[in-house]
Amino acid sequence: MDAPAPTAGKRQLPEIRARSFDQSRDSHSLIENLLTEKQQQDFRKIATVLEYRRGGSTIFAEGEDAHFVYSIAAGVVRVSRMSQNGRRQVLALMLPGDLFGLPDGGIYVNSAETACPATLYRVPWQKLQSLMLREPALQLNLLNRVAYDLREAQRRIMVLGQQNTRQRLATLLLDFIVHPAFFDEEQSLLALPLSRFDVADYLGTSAETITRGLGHLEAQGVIRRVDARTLEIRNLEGLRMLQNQKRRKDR
Amino acid sequence: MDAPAPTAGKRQLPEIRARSFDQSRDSHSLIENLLTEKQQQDFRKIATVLEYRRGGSTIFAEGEDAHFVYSIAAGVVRVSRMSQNGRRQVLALMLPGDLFGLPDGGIYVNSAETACPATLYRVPWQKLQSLMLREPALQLNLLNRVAYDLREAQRRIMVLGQQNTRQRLATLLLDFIVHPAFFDEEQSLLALPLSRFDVADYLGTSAETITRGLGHLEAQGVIRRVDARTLEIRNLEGLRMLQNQKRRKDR
DNA sequence: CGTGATTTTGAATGTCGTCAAAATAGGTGG
DNA sequence: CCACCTATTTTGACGACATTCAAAATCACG
Repeated sequence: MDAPAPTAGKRQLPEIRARSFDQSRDSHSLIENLLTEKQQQDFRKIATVLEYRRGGSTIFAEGEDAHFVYSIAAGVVRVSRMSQNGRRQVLALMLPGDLFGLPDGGIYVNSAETACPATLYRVPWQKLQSLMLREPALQLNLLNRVAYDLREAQRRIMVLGQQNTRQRLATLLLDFIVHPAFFDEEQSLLALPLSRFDVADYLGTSAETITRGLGHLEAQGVIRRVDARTLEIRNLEGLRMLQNQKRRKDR
Repeated sequence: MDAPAPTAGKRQLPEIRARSFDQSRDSHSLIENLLTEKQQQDFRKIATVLEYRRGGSTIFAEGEDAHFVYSIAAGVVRVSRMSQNGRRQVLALMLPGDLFGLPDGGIYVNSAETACPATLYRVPWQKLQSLMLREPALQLNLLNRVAYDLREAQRRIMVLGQQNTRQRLATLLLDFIVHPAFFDEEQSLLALPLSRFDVADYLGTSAETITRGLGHLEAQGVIRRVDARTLEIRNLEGLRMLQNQKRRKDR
């Protein structure tokens, strides 16, 4: 008698480990890229590194008081919301470099969970705000972040409004192919860090349909399923073509 | 050999009239509400009032250099983008009080057209920016605007990802029912200011499906079609129930 | 009152959600 | 390392829902 979590299957318990920011030296974070040396130092002083060992761990939940914002170092986070009919919609997938958890009127309006093992930077919102007061450049940065999120959301609207499931799937794959963390260009192997449920909830469809969609792409020779979450991309151009077709193939 | 405008039907030529802001005294604009007297005076100095006599007039187009931002006094504006397959997606419907046209890297990333006769306030982006430099409150205001648009976009994602056409239609109607400008509560009459094409492109479906969807709602006794664009709302609660049902009625 | 746009209706069929159940993968304790 | 339990993924069947093309009906406006 837990949460219904309709489309999502059961998930393991969270397991986290935290340490100070300075001890970690990771790759690229979008936040860092936009900050000066001085600002980065300030930022590190107030950031904590969180390591989530499992997918399915809750970072924060819809309706909670918002005390922190997060930035991703590694892994994938799904930002989602429950619809009234009890189904989950993943609003955005956060990849390394992304920022999420901006409060809205003091509370989180969405939930965030790890979709796979992930490493995050956590920053107290209060401290970030006072830091921004001293560093106007940071404030402008925030505006750019929100504007970026808006553009991404509009892109999702295009996808959900115009494409059928196979096309949405193609778009998703292409989004991940761009990220070297998930796509091995040498072998043309894509390591999908998401369950069928996560993909389904992101694309507004069901896990079964995702499976069948992948089967369809494989039948067309565009991809090959190595295992459930590993795909060989056999025809990248074909994937791109797919996106621009009509929603339905008639006659 | 004009633009293809696939889902949208032909539309009339634009017809505009401009006058200075001070000559008009209209109802509520979201911008005004958030500004002090002093700020409003400054704002009026740089605003121009535009009156569009027809629906289908282009306000600005995707890719153009962005020189102005707009606020709606009356009417409806559709903010849309063309997908590669040549279909139009309406990203947002702007109603009285809304602000739109924020540039993205100096250009408009979306198009904006009137969906029906409309009155707009136009403000030069340059001047608004320098005004914001002098009035930090205005700057914060801008952040709030973008944040608001993001929340709205996320709401659209929920709708497009979770609801079937009839449910989306119900959501659309409920959105308009909230606005006194379109809903006569006395007679329970809703004056839809949109063509079937506009509704279809907004909900990510086809005009035919919209017609059939309305037919379905009428058959259920939830609404009654007075004429193509006038609906009598017979069961508001029923409309709301509709939204939370499962996407598909099986067995 | 004619002309073009909008809306409606029909028919055919592709696509997808849902339920059910089998097959596979992953992890735990012996 | 295997047995076992559970979660994930796949497959099948069925019918609801939606897209598309076509054409008729209605509306709007000059």
